[in-house]
Amino acid sequence: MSGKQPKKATKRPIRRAKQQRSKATVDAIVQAAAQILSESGWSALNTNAVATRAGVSIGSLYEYFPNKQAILNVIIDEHLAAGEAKLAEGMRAMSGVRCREKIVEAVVSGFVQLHQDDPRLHRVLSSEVPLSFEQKRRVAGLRSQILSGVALALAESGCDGEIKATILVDTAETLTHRWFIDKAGLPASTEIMAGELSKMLKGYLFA
Amino acid sequence: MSGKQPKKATKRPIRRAKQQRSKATVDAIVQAAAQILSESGWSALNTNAVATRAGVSIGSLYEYFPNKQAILNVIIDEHLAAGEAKLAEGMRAMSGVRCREKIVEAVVSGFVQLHQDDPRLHRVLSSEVPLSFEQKRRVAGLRSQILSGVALALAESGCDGEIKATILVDTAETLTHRWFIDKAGLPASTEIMAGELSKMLKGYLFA
Amino acid sequence: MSGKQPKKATKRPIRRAKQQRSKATVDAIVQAAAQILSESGWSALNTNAVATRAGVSIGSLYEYFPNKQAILNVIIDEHLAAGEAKLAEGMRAMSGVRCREKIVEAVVSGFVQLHQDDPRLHRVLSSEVPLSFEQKRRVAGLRSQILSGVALALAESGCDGEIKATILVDTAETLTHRWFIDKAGLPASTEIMAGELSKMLKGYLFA
Amino acid sequence: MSGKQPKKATKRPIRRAKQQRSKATVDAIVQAAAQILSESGWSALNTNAVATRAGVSIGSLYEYFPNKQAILNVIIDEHLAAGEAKLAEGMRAMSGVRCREKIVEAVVSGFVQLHQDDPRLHRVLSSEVPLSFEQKRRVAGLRSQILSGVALALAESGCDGEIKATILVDTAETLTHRWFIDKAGLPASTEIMAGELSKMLKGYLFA
DNA sequence: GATGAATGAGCTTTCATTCAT
DNA sequence: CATGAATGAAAGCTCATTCAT
Repeated sequence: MSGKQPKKATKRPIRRAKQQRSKATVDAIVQAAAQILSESGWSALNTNAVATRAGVSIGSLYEYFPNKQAILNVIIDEHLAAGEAKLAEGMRAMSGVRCREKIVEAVVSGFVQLHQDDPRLHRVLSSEVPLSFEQKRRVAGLRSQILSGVALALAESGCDGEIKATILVDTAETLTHRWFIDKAGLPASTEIMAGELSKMLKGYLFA
Repeated sequence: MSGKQPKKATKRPIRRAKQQRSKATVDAIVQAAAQILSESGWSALNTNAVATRAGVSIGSLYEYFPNKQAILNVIIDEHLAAGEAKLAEGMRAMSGVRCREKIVEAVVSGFVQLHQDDPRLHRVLSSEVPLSFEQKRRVAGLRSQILSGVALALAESGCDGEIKATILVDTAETLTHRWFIDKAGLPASTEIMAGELSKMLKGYLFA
Repeated sequence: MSGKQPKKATKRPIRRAKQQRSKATVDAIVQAAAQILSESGWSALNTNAVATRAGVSIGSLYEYFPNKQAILNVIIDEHLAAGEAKLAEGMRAMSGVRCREKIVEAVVSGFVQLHQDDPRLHRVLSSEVPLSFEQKRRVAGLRSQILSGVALALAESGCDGEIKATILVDTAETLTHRWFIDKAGLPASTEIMAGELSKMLKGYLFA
Repeated sequence: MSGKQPKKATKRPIRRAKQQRSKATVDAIVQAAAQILSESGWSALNTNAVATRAGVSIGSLYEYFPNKQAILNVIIDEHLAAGEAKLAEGMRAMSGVRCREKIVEAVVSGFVQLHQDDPRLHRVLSSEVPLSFEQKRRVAGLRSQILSGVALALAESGCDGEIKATILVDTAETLTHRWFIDKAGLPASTEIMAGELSKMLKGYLFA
């Protein structure tokens, strides 16, 4: 969303992490970056901080990643892949379902699960961090897949179906997003809130 | 959420903008900053760009603001003040209202209005820009005021009332936020979507 | 000749040196860079060294030049412009000349003058420093202009004329180049050597 | 000429390459470095690239060479030795020769041969690469040996002989150098050009 | 001996901030 | 008060060299 995108392709082929030690280093770097992102946000993410936190020299960091953005890309891509996996799973779960109420529950619980891992990281990735065009496309693709899947499952079609699916999906996504970021501000547990959310959505969809 | 907070308090007492010229300069700077923020995001906001866009020298900028954050603070504070004003107005509007449906409509239309001015700026301020502790407190305060006001208006009390108010307010806020940022992705106009949103909320609250 | 070329265009318009102080700074930077180049070669040219030698902060350097290459470009371009000017002047001097011996003398004295300023800098620029495509084209253009001018002046045409012109020009250029770089190794002054050179060329051309 | 010279003497006595394997490894490294130098120039020569191209690990490279400069030194020294050998051979060839024209031809053909192997490498070594003081001395020694040999062969002595020898040698060297680097820019084959060169030199020396 | 992961000094560049004019 | 030249800390990245395995 904000700012510069990477510029140059890898000059020398970045070392492939075949050995254990290498793998550990790569993981340490990615984890360190994810932690910094989660704890302090995008603006605090700099390669020296990542290397230090990973317990690795700056040189080693650049042994495995061609530039700062590449580290971020791994995190983003893993995050997107996890989302896509959860989505695929949720779709499968929905596919055989008659009961439309189950569908709502599946969508809500899908988004709840999506945020459960590391909501702070999720927030940073989805609002602070600049995404590449390709990454934006993947995000958009994810959303539209969910939307059409939901519309299909609801056996609704046409503009009206799209509107309902949009309401369902966007409400579930934005509310879980908000709630998991600031659980402290809630009057009840996220489980209870999710229950209310489901109730509201069912009422809207099947009135 | 993200990163560096200002470090040093004002060194020399920044001139109070009593004079016309001063006022105009300050306004030009703040507007320039807001425009850059809105158009290009937080990462593009640098003091030289602000000064240039404001038609002011960098030296003058620092004559009126002790540091970059101070400019941002004015923008944030104005934004918050505007939100608080709309809130107060909404509260007043709701206070005499019996009809609970009107309350939902008031809340939804309140958030719609809040985003109508400059949704891009709103997005940047609420997700990219690092807020100070104080500012976060104000945001939280705003939200809790709305929540309690709504709970009161709904004549609901206790935990249940809080939950309902939270659902109402958070749904209205996050959905309008999302929709105004990406109108292109919607299956219908924001007006229609807001209508659906109201319908859903009413169904939930008065079932 | 060797290596990386600049990549990105100027992001913000580099300050135009209108004021005295600015002009002095720009000059100091260019001179410092030229001195380092002349004394220690391309490999010793780094922006910190240039800034330090210029008595300027690194920030100021980047106030006036978008990147390291830009400083070099000024030096190269000035050097090429000087060469082109000398060439044009030499051409004019030759144009009315009947006496073919004068032509040889003009060419030799032209190259002598070209190297007299700063032969070490000339050497570094013509062999160590990586030139852009455009700069290489200018160099090639300079040479071919001289060649055709000389061929014309000698009233020689066809392959034979080209060969003679090439011998004349290349001998004059490479020998002056070599001699001015290492005057100490010569058995006689550069003036005397240039005289011998002229003698040899005349003998060859008018045998 | 340009920049950094090696700093530290060998720390541990580098293994004498007595063993076959060692010899092969050393050769592979030196050849790889020479290839890179020839193809891509001094700026592209880095130890990792050399090791990779030599099919050797970076660790092994440092097993056989104390530092980057040492590899370069081998290349330079071999190049100088080859030059010295050709020189010695040429001197021997000239020693019995009465005919002074043969001497010119011997010098010219000597330099032609010197450049025929790998003119690109020759160019890089003689202009881009930083030479140590010792290496510069060797280069100077080579040249003065040639000069005195030629002066002797020409049966010329005193300042005049030196001047003539200098003209002969320097012209032959710099022109062949120039022509072999950029054959494409020549109006005729290097053989023909060399013939013209000889003609010119003979005319000068025996006028 | 061989390997390649790891190191860190050093280089380029940016931008918030200061201060002489 | 206004100006804009100057500053320098800090961030991204490279590559010669070391060292644990």
